[in-house]
Amino acid sequence: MARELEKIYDPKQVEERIYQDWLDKKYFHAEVNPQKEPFTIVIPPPNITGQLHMGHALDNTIQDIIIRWKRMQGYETLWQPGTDHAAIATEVKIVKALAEQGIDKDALGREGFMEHAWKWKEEYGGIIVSQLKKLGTSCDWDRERFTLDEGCSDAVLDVFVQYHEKGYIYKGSKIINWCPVCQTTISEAEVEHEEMQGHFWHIKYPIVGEEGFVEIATTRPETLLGDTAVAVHPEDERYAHLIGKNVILPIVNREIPIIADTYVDKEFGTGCVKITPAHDPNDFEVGERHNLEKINVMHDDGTINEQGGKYAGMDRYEARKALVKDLGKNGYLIKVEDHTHNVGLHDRCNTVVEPLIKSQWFLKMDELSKPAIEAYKSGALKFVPERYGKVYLNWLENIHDWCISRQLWWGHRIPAYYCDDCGATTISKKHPTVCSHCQSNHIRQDEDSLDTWFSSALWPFSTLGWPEKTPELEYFYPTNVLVTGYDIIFFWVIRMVFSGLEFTGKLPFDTVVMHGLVRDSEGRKMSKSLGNGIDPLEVIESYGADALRLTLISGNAPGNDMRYYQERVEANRNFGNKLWNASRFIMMNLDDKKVDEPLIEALTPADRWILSKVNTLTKDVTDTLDKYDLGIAVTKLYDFVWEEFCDWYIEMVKPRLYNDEDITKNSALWTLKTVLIDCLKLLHPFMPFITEEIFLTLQDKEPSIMISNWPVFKKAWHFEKEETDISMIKEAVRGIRNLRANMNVPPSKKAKVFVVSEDPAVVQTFEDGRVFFATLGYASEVLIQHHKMDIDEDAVSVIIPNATIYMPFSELVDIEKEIERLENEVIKLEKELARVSGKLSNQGFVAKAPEKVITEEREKQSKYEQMLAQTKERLESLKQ
RNA sequence: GGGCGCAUAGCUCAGCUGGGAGAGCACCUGCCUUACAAGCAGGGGGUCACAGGUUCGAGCCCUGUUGCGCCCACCA
Repeated sequence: MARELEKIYDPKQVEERIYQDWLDKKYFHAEVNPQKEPFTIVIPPPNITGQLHMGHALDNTIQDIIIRWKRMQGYETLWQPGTDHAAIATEVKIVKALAEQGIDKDALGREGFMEHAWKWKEEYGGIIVSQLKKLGTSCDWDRERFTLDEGCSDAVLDVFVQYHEKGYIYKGSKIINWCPVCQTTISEAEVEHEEMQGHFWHIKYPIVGEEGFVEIATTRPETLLGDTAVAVHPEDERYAHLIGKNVILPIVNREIPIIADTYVDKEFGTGCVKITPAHDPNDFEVGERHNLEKINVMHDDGTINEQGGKYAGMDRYEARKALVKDLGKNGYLIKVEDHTHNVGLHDRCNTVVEPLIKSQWFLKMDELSKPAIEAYKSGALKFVPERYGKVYLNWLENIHDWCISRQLWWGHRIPAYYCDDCGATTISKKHPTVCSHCQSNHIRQDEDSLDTWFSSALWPFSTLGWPEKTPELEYFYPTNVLVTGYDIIFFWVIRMVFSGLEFTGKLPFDTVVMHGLVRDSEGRKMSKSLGNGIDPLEVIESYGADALRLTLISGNAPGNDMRYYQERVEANRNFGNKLWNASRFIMMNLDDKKVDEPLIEALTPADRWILSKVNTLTKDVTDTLDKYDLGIAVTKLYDFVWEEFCDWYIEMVKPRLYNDEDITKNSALWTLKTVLIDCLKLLHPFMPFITEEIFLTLQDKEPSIMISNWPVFKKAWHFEKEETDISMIKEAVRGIRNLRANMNVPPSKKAKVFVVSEDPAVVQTFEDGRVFFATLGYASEVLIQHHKMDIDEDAVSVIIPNATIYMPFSELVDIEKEIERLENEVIKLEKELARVSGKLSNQGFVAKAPEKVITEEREKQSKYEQMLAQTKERLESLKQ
């Protein structure tokens, strides 16, 4: 064993080889195993059109950490992977690609298009998956699924039919959100509201049969073409006399009624509202109440239709301009004001959404949302961090019916069949041959397909074989944790919850771990249009996947957005290198030697100290992971490895390693190896590659760290005395270094060190640790004694509780300066002491503070008193 | 109009159920010490946005204020 390691860790030489090895050995693969408890995560399926971005990297790093940790803890872990067909996103992309080849989508026809689409999927759909692998994700790739594959499609159809049978799915003409560019309906969740600079056009609507007019203000003048009424508030005295009369629609010259409806806000604007039932959701409601005609004035591409008279054929914004111009020319325009208002944009293409009336399929939400609300309120469904539960609840409590049909081909085609003879609709999983109503065979399938989220909603169980009762479904479902970004609660989390509850009777997961967005260094969202996105693959290329993973999960609180800084990746890369070199050092010293586990008694205080520390660390890290506080867990590991293990323990142990006569050499080697292995295991979920590489080089008992056992807290490794002893020595060493640095003593200049203490236990502690002063404190000679004899008066001193350390630097010490320094120490100590004593003499504190806190304060008090006395004594003797 | 988040060291951010302010980067000083200069040792730097309150004790809890950000909502 003990392959020689390079001086610098090079992830490029490691990652691919190790990942392939894991794949070959099927370590990611999960099987139904009644001997073990299952632990399951389903991946948020990335779009097949996607390229790996920082959001994916973050999301999947979190999942991989959790799944690797649980795997090591002995669960049968399934991380179910797959991809999403991403209806609109993909179709748009394919249409574009086809157009570049001179192929027109409509000319191809549905079947021809689908053929191309599937080819496209075969060619590009695997890219994102191969990119995910570069991150080190331990998904069970043998079980990879696709939302449009046979099984998932079967689940979708089953769900559609069942919803329909239960009366939850209906088809109806309602105002929907229409994207004129994508030419499809979109759901409310897909509309993004953005505040935009616009105008308020004030227009005269002349009253029929009398002089005068009503003043109407609108932000979308072109919708005037579809106005079928003007509304005022029923209690608005200003307009009471006009109710029932008509106005003339300017330019159009159509007579429309003035109606009264409480929808109108008397206080806002002029108190008169134009009503366009076909182009505004509120106006639609008003229209329903008053039986108004609904005049659609727009084509699906956003141009004005034949209802628009002379404006027909113009784009909606051209028509707006033209109409405003005509209004002005004819004296109808009163004024134009600047006005900022919210505009709905399609989240995919940023097109301004047009509300239109269309006959569409909807999923009724009022009943379905109830169990989903209850699941949260009862505590069965938990969010990390908790605050996102409120977002979930708020959306569910105000939910509207979900428009599920899309005018797209790339997706699950709606299983509704219309009869040309009797007009009946047949809903059926399988393509029927005849109409279920009249048995005619003149039937045709609905042209629309389903919202892509309709199939994602089933993901936790459709991927496990539902609606079949598969062993996988039985064993791995419900899943345990869902990890996703907060921006996707409405689209996905909520829909999975109610779908899971409805069809499996179980919550699809009990915990939702939310994370935020990865922003650029200036805090802006990474976006294609800004060109500020950072490619995770490039980062992996330069710094390795482990460094990227650490960067993404550390340095911010769960659920918060984070900024991406190259410097942070470098720091984390450096940590990997630190771990690498520490391991290299240990392996060099092991040098093929077999180390035996020593008896506990054979361990030195330093060994026991580090074992005790790593033992506590194990507990801390596990507890923190239990709370899904990954960032804190990794910070604890980072600090331990770098400071305690590398900067202190390894340095302390060096003299023993360099001395073959030292009978404690074996226990030093054993401790180094043991602590390192525990650290590697604890770090493995976070940094899978480097830890595996080191682990395999370090030992040959186990074939892989990723299937090794997660460390557990051991009572036998709890050494309280050694912890206090070593911390005392560390304090002394730090004091010495501090003084030397202040006095600019070069490391080459060694000094005699006297440790003086009257406490025999302390003397013993330093006796045991005497070697550390030589190696860590640059001592030429260490004299430990319980009196001050033989010490030069002009020595500098380090005062720690129970002991004073003297270093004679006769030629270097300026007595005056040393006196001044000690005087400052006295002031500092007196201040501290005053604070603690003040606290302790406070009746309220002594009476009400917990016993533990009071004891701690008392201990501090005596510590400071002692140190103060020692310092004063030293001062006195110097002043003589 | 509701809801949420954030304001802590020059920068980016941690800080668990209230008990002597932390990290990384940057900066300053000294070291190429036989694991690591992607390193080692030492150091400077913070009225924890503001104002009240609760408490023996507040960065943390409560109320209010200011600034920034996000989400939801049909005010034409």
